Amino acid sequence: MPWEKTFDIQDVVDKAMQVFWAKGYVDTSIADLLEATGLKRSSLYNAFGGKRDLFVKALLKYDRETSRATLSRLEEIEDPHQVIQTLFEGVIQEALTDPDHKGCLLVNTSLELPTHDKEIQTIVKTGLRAVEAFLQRQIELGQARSELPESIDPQETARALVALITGIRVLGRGAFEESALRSIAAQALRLIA
Amino acid sequence: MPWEKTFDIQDVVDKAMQVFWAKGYVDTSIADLLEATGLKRSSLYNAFGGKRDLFVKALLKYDRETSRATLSRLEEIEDPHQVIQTLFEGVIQEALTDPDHKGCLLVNTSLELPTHDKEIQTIVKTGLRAVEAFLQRQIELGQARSELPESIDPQETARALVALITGIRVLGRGAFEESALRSIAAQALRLIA
DNA sequence: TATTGATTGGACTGATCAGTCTAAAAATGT
DNA sequence: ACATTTTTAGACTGATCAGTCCAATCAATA
Repeated sequence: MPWEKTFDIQDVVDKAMQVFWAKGYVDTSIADLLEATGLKRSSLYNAFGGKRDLFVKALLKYDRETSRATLSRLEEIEDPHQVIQTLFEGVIQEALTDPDHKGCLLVNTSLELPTHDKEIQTIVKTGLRAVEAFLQRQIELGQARSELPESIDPQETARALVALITGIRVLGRGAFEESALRSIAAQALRLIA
Repeated sequence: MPWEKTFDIQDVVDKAMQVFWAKGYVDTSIADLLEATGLKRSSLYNAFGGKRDLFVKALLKYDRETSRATLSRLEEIEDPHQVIQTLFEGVIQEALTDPDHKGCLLVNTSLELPTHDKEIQTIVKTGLRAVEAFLQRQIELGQARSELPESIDPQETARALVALITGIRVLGRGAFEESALRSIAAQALRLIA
């Protein structure tokens, strides 16, 4: 039993995130996390407090490095209409190509919100609000540039787009076929036309 | 320990349905089901096969007596536009008034689809397809009566409406406030205008 | 009233759960 | 080389899980 150098905390959180993402909080056992991270029981409890604490860290990491990072990347596209179209294309592409049908960790957690505590509820709410705010900004930007019609309500439309994304994330886990998911994206664009 | 007359199967399934609906499949224990139904352990295992079998019966009952029953009631309204508006109003009203924030059992199960077997997947898919078909029929009806614009694609729009309802169901569990949910419904109506 | 079959209460199983604890091993500083 | 601190390995806890089993109890029929 040779001494392994101290594990990379962020790497462990990342691997834990994958498990929570794929299986959900309740369905993920400590044994699953140990297997995925390669850590030993005591190391995990020593480094993090326990299952819930690790989940919080994973959720925050997802929000930061997956959700918001995606928005940041999209922000580099100049045309707001193109931004929103690309966002939906990405979500659908992910739903179609991910063999695990993980969807979105924030959305998945959103469904189990009633069973979670205040802190986790806040993380999810804040994360989704960030997406909403991003979309609203894009719509307002498009209107300022006269690329999107003034007639649409930026906040209302942004919220509906979040709902559509949520729908794709949920239905994409197995209930809807590819063509149905594409229909949703097509109609999303109608909301900003 | 007096002799209780044979329990009503449908009544038991109904009570089990409420528990699964509120807590989800994995989070529901046999103990929860025994408490909710008043049954004793052996009676439950004798009458149904086990947890999963009872869940299938509960899911079918929900599809039949809650989901489809709602659609049937809506079908009595003549104006298709009014039908869709009433449907969204109902979904939002439920999200706002239900203290447990149960959402929709089909949608909730839809999110955990990857963890369920073929039979359950089929029940959920079929149930959601019924909603989609209902909406598509209403749109086509509205178009035939020239009450809805010919320009909209009935199937695509129906699918987007299902996605929006799904969004309300999920986000209504705690992530979105009342005004945000109402925004979604308002935009849903824009899709059929 | 005696027999039969369904239903009950509740003990019991083995598995798994999250989390604790201890002692050995490894790294670090002096 | 020695003492200190961190990490590891893994046994162990008590709780809970879904599901099994059986003797006692009840209703119905003859």
